[in-house]
Amino acid sequence: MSPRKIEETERALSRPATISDVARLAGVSVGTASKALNGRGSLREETRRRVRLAADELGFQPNSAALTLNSGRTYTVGMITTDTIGRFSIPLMTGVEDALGAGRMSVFLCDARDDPIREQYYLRTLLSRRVDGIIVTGRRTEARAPIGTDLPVPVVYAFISSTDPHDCSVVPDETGGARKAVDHLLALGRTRIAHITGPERHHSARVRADATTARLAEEGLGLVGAPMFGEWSEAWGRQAAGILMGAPDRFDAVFCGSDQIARGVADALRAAGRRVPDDVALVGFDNWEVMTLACQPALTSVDMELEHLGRTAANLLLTAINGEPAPGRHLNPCRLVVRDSTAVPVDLD
Amino acid sequence: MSPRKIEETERALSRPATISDVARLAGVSVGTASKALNGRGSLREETRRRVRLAADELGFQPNSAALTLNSGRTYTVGMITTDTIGRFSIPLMTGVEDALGAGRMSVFLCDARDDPIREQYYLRTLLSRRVDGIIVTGRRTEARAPIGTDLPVPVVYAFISSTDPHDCSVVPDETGGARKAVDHLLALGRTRIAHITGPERHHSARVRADATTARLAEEGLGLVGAPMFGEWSEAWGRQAAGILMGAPDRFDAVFCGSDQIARGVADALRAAGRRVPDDVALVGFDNWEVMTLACQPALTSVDMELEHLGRTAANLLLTAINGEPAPGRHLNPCRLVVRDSTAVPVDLD
DNA sequence: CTGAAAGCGCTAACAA
DNA sequence: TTGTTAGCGCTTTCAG
Repeated sequence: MSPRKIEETERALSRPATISDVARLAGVSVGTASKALNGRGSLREETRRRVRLAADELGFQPNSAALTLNSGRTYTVGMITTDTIGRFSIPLMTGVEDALGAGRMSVFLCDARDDPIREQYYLRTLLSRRVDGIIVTGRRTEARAPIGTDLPVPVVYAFISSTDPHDCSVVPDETGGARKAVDHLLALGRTRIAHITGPERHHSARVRADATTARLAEEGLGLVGAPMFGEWSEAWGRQAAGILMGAPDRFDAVFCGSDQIARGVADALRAAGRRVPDDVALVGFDNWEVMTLACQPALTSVDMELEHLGRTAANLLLTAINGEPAPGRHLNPCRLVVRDSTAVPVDLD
Repeated sequence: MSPRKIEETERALSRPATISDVARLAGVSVGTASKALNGRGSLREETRRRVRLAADELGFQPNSAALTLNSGRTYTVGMITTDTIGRFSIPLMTGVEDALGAGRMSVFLCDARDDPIREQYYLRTLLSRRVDGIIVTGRRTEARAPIGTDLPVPVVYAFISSTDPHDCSVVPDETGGARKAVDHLLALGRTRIAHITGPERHHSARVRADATTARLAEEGLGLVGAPMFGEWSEAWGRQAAGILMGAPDRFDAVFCGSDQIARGVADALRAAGRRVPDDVALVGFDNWEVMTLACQPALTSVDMELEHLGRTAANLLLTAINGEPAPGRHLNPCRLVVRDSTAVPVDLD
C-alpha cells in the first residue's frame, strides 16, 4: 500500500492502528487477529487472509511496548561507550549494529564520555528500559573495572575488556598482530628492526612493544635500541626517526605502534634522503586508510578488524541472551595489509 | 543501596521488582505506591517515605514498556544515518546524544549503509517501536529525498538536508564558513587567492567554491585561475599545488575545500621551497585535528561545529515533539580556527 | 476454527 | 488519605 494511503487511513483514526482496529475491519476477534498475524493456532486460510488484508489496509504495526509487556523481551540492547566515541568506535559500532540488526534487535547508543556518573546513569536507564543485553566499548584496549556486578542481563565488553576474567570480553589480538608485522619484515630479510610507539602507560603500546621484542628474540635477534615510547602523533614519529638516524646503530626497518607515527617516520626518512622501502621498510598499526594511503609510499599496516570484532561481540551477546554465555577473553585476530612501504624493490633491468 | 544488596533481593524474586512488589513490601496498594513514587496525589509524608524505602530496598526501576503503554510516549528517538557512519557522524552523534540524553531520551542507532531497503526497514522498525521522533543524518551535505511522507512523528534532518523545504533540516553554513576564510585572508592582505577542492559533483565542493568566488567578487577581485575541482585527498592537493606553481599566475594564498587537500598543498609547497605562511597563506576546511595539527605548519581551518549542529537538531526535534515544529532549513554557523598556516609573519628585529 | 477473558506493569479516575 | 478499578495493546490460555 502507498504511504499516502497509510497516512489517510491513519488520519481517519488519528492514531496508529491497533490490532483491535484490524480485528474489527476483518470482522474477527482480537485473539483471532493475533493468531492470524503471527501464524499461530489453527485458522481457516480464508480468515488468515482477511486479517492480513485488513492489517495491510491499516498499515498496522504491532506496538512493541505491548509486545514487551507480555514477553518480557524488548529486542533491544544498549551499547555504552565508556570513553568518548572516537575513530575506533565507528567500525566497531558498525559491526555491532549490523550483527544485531540482523537479529532484529535495535541498539541504544550511550556515550558516557569518560564520566563514571554518566556511565552509571546510562546503566540504570538501560536496565529500566529492560534491554536484553549490554555491550560495553571504549577507546582503548585497556582492561577496566566491570560496569556492574551481577547485572540482570548479559554484558559483553568489546575492544576494551573487563578486569573480571569471568566477564565476556572480545579484544583485538594485538600480540598476534605485532607478530605478523615482524614476521613479514623478517620474511623480507630485514633483521635490524626498530620500534617506535605511543606512551608507555598505554596498554596497546606496551603489548605491541613486548610482542615485537619477544618475536625477535625467538629468532635470536634484538630490537635496534629499546622500544621508543612517546606519543601517538606524527610529530613524535618525525622526532623519533631523527633520534634513530642520529644514533650509531644501523636499521633496515621500523615497525611503528600506529599509522600516524609511521607516517611521521616516513616523512622524516624521506627528508633525510633515506628511501622507503629500499633502505628502510616501514610498517604501521591500525590500518587507518586516511594515513596509510596518504603516506608516501603507501603504508603497510596491521588491521585490528574492528568491524569483525564488533560483529563477534554482538553475536556472543545474542547467544548469551539465548542462555549460552561464553565467559572469558576472546581474541579477535589482526590482519596484515601489505602496501608499498614494505614492497620488495624490483630491479627492472 | 549496594549493588550486592540489589542483586540478593532480585535473586529472591528472580525477576526485576515491580511496583506491586514495592506496594506489598510497603503495605500499601499499587495505586498508592504509584502516587508516592511519582509525587502525585496527596499522601501522608510517612507513607511516601515508606514506599520510597521499599522501592530502594528492592532496587525498583519502573518498567518502561508499561509506562509507554499508557502514556503513548516512549522517550526514545531514532537516529538514521542514511549513508555509512563516518568521520563527520561522530561529533554529530555526540551532539545529538548529548542533547537528547539531557532530555531523558534514549537514542536508537540505525546505520542504513547507503541502502534504501535498509533505510525503509529501519524506518518501519522505528515506527513500530513508537519512537517519539527521528533524526536523519548523512555523510554529505547534499539534499536528499525525504525519508517518508506524512510520518506520524516529527523528523529532523541533520547535516544532510531534505529536498522538501517544509521538512526541518539543520545544515552547516558552508557559504558563511568559506566567506570567513576569505575574509581572514583578505584581512592579512592576501589578494591572489587560489581555491583547490573536491569533486565538482559534491555539493560541498560547489557551495564552498561559489562562496569563495562571490566573496572575492565583492572586493572586485577574482580567484587565481578557476576553482580546481578534484578529489578530497592529499594526493590531489599535492598534484593541484604542482599545477598551480607551474602556471604563470602568481598566488599568495590557497583556500582548500578540505584539510586533507590543504595538507597535500602544504607538503608540495614546502617541497618546492615555498614558505607557508610567508609566501603562501593556507586555509583548510573541516578542522579535522588529525590533519590540521599534523600539517606543517599547523593549519588554519573552517570548523563546521558539528557537535553544536547535532545539539541544535536534537533540540529542534524535542520542541517538535512538544508540538512546536520549526520547518525549513536552519543554518548552523561555521567557525574559523586560526593557526600557523596563516599567522602573520613577525619580523623579530 | 473462533471468541472471551485474563494478565503483562503501570497510571489515573473514582470510591471509600 | 488510601484503595479499587479500568485500561493502555497484545498474546495466550481456555471454552465454545
